[in-house]
Amino acid sequence: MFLNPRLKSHDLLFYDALEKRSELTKQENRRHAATLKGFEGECLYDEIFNDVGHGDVLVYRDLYIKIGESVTQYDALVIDDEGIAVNEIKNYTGDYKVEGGDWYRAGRRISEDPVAQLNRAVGKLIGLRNAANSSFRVSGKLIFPSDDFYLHTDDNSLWSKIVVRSDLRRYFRQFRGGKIGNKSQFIVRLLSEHIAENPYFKSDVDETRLRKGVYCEQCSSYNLLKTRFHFTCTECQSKMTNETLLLRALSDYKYLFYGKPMTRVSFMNFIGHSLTFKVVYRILLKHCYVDRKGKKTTYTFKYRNFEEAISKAELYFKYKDHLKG
DNA sequence: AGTACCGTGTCAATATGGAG
DNA sequence: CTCCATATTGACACGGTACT
Repeated sequence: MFLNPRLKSHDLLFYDALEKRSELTKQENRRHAATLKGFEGECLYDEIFNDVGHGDVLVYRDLYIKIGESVTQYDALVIDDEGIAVNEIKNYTGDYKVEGGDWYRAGRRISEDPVAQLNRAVGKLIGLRNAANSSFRVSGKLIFPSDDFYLHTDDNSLWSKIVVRSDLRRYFRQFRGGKIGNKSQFIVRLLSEHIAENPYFKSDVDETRLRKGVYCEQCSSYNLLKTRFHFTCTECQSKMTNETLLLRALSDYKYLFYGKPMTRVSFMNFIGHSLTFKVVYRILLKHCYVDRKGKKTTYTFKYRNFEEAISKAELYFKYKDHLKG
């Protein structure tokens, strides 16, 4: 049973927004692609786990756990009465080689050490367990969900630490018949008491490089015609409500200037004054928490991101989007 | 006190979506 | 298709706050 949803990371949402509003540098493009690939690997993991079934275990996904002064990120934690299995998901593709403990791809040493990462993640949980004077088991596996991943190694002990795609279903099936009782409840409570926010994520882009305005949901074009209630894209003829495009802009703003308070003036500037202040103001009241400070009133987007905002069932929009294609 | 914003309210007009 | 209810808009107005 999945305990929480799999969500795009802050980094991915940041690059998604930045890509829509500026030219990415080569390095940003690489970071974006790597982040997206990682997320796709996690989704693939979820998909296969769903298919095999996870009714006999509890699964946490994308968790940041604060232990002592440090925060550790976990892609997936599989919990039953036996203990916790840490699954570190690596969406590697292509030929990899491990020699003398070092990882190579296409002959080049890669920048991360998956085994060390896994050991560190497992060690942190063992520390948490010991501090709680408990006795459950903490194990760990490196999961490679891509069917295009090949590993060659001189170290046969490595295979016990990894699960490749062809073994993944069998690995998940091992969790069948697991018990979810008091011990599991204890572990979940222990973990939930230490859940933290992503402490590494900071963003503060140079405003001048950003394209101001609102853009088409369908094709990302900024060439939009304003009509009452809607914008119509001149490229793909999609028709979108003011509210949809403003929610997208609010979501972009949140991740491009993460943690920085947003004023109405700065947001109006962000969208290039493509709508009148009153329309924007009403949207802000509807979708933001308002911190009234006289002239310096700030607004905080209520939702995690755009997708969450439009999926909220309690929201009702009279006017609809008409996306083409 | 004066100024420049910012926030809030009212209300007629109307494009839209859905019902008939 | 036509018609109707109404959510949203835009104009106009007013009160409040921060700063000089």
